[in-house]
Amino acid sequence: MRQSFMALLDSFGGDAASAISKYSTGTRLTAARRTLYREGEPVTEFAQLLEGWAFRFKLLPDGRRQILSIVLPGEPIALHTLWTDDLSFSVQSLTGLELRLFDRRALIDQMRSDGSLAFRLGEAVARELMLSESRLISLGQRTALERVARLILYLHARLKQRDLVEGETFPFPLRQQHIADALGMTPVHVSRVFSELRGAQLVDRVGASLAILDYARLVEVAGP
Amino acid sequence: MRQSFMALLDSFGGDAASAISKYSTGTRLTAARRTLYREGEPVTEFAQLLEGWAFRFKLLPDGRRQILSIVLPGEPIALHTLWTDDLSFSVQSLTGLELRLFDRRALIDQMRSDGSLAFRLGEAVARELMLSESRLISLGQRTALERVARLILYLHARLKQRDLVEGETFPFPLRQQHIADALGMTPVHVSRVFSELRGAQLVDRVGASLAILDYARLVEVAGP
DNA sequence: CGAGTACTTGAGACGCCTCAAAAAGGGTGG
DNA sequence: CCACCCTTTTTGAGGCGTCTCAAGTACTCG
Repeated sequence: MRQSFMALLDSFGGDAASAISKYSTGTRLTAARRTLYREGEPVTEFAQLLEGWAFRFKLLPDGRRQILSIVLPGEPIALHTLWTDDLSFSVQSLTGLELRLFDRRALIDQMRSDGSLAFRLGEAVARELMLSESRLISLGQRTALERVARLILYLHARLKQRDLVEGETFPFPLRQQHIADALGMTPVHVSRVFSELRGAQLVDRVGASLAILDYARLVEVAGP
Repeated sequence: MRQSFMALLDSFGGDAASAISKYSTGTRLTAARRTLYREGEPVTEFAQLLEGWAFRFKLLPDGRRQILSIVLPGEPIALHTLWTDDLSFSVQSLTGLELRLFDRRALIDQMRSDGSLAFRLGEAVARELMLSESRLISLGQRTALERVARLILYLHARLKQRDLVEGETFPFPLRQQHIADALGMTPVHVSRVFSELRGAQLVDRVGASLAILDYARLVEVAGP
């Protein structure tokens, strides 16, 4: 039951993360609500999130925004920028961040000569692809209620893995606009769905945190 | 204008394809409408499509189906199965297929020792990820009409690249049910959208082929 | 405490869905 | 080469889920 939400986690587990640690060039702090990278810019660095939440997104010329992924503590901002020189998306911070920076050039050069490193990073990208495809299923097939429930369960599982869940409560810096843009809904409807989940005593918002009150029933709501 | 639909193509161009050619173990023919691989099975082989169309999909327990990608001639069925031992999706043929098979084990072993190979295959997976994310934008933000128009333009661009477009007409073995399952719609609505495109003289169905009658206006319909 | 931001709630509209039945294709065997 | 059957597509009618617009309420932070 809890399994399905754990299956795809840890796309950048100890293995890949430790393999690149020697290429770290230091860390950087960033404030909340900053645009870290902008679509179309050349990729100049490779970064892993140590603290805080960020998200990757793409803006359509008419203003529509799709959030591609939410980046949680421990995760690389976007692994696949190791293979491309132009950014195809933008990145914003939700909270204050601490980033670990890497020497991107050196990492790329090393990959070319070190099959084991390139393989492990390729594996992590392959996992990202599977995650992206599971989001595709949500957007293509699931109802708004299912999508919201799954997003909550996914975040919970990811954070639990990093030991960032207390009881069943975890920090939740997303505005409803973010959830809307991640799940292809309007903020108004996100609000109604949250009301429904709250009314059914499945979750609760406590300040900037979210509590899962009934895990089993939330999984049911999340659908097959 | 035509650019935007070309940008993400060729995820398995000459580079990666030729790098692995020496691991080919031969070819295999498969009939139309066969299930080649089933979700949950162990991955036993790695294959590239030489001829014909196939698609990767995932079935939810209640019968909903999401098509994850359509595999066209020249493309690997699923590159990221080089990094995982369990299939997270199923694959069916749309037409008769010719597959080139590879020695998956040898390829993986070689990647671990040959950084250049692992890097190039990683690059191809990174491109797949970008493609998957562009589908995410379609499903999350675009209207049914835009999605269908973009799918047509995407297939057209991919096939043109392989020189499989005559004039602006190309083979089109997809049933409307497939389009529906790829784009998160019902077949009934796909039919109505196609009527609209046909009525506006943008495309036409000729037997099992599709013709683009007015490329520029189809691009407009495809949205920003 | 005030001002801005986020959230909630209501009412009405619209896009897409469901169900159903008819029409059009497309193979196949006689 | 036609007649038949099965699959696919089309069309219609009505319903539901989600959107839009708008106004009111509740936070949050300086």
